[in-house]
Amino acid sequence: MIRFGLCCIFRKEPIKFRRTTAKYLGRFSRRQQLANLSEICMANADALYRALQFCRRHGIKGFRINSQILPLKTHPEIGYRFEDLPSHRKIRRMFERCGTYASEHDLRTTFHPDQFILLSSPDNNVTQRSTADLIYQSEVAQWVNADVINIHAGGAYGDKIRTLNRLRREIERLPEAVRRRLTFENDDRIYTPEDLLPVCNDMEIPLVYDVHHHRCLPDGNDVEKTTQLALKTWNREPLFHLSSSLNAKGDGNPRNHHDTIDIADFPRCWLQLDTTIEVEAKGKELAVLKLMKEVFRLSAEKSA
DNA sequence: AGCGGTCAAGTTGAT
DNA sequence: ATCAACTTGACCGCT
Repeated sequence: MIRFGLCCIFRKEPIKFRRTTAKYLGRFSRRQQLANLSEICMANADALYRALQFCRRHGIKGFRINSQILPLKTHPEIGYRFEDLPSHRKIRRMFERCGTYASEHDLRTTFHPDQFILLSSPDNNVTQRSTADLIYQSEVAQWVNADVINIHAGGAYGDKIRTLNRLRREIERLPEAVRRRLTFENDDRIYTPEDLLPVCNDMEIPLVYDVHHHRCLPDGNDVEKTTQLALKTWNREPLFHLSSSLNAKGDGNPRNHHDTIDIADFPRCWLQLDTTIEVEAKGKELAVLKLMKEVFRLSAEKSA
């Protein structure tokens, strides 16, 4: 069975994750900052629980957690230790409750740190800060039983081979809690599945295969072949990404995501897989539910 | 209450 | 050398 995953937020369902800015918090005393952050983190733990409940009710068995779930956690000025939040014990219990709920109902959760998290940068400060962020996300991942922290390989810095070697060295230095959750995803500008597979295989880091990115930045392998290669990198349930171009035939940027998934973009060779497919579409839960219906129909036709 | 400017972060590529 | 794009909604401050 395919497990479909929703990414981070909702389109219609009134479940919101809160955030704040360093600039805004900067005007308050440290005590007030921490009180404010504590409140936001608690609201986010509560929102996550409600998000998981929504997913369970609707048969959506995967949920990607926003990387700002503890806002500004590693910010150079505003960053804080979790234990410094006034309500940290309660917040932690609330996240652990999410983890229990997810396990009980077979819901899979994942993290996808954003574009600034780079293990391959030649700038040591960048990789240091990135690692700090990965550690924070792995801590929350532990509470909520998330088994994936998925990132991209980063920039080319003029030499992809040298950069990937730097990436390998950086992986070896990661704490175990990060490394056993870490995955790499092919991107739409620089690193193809073919580029990443050697690193993934050697370092035992699974490949999150994004078929839309692969269509934007091909590497000579077709979808079937790459699917098979990606599957082999997984020592747990595989995870793939699916989205549809906003401008399939227009002149806009084809890398942008559409509201929904065009069923024509769903690789037929994925139909029989026991895999999580995270649906990247602006229509969020509406798009996931629509796709689930259409894929179900497709499977029924195929077996009939 | 509603609207618009703003938001931590890095890298690439257009100008 | 500079700067927008990437992607993006939600927050805050002002009206």
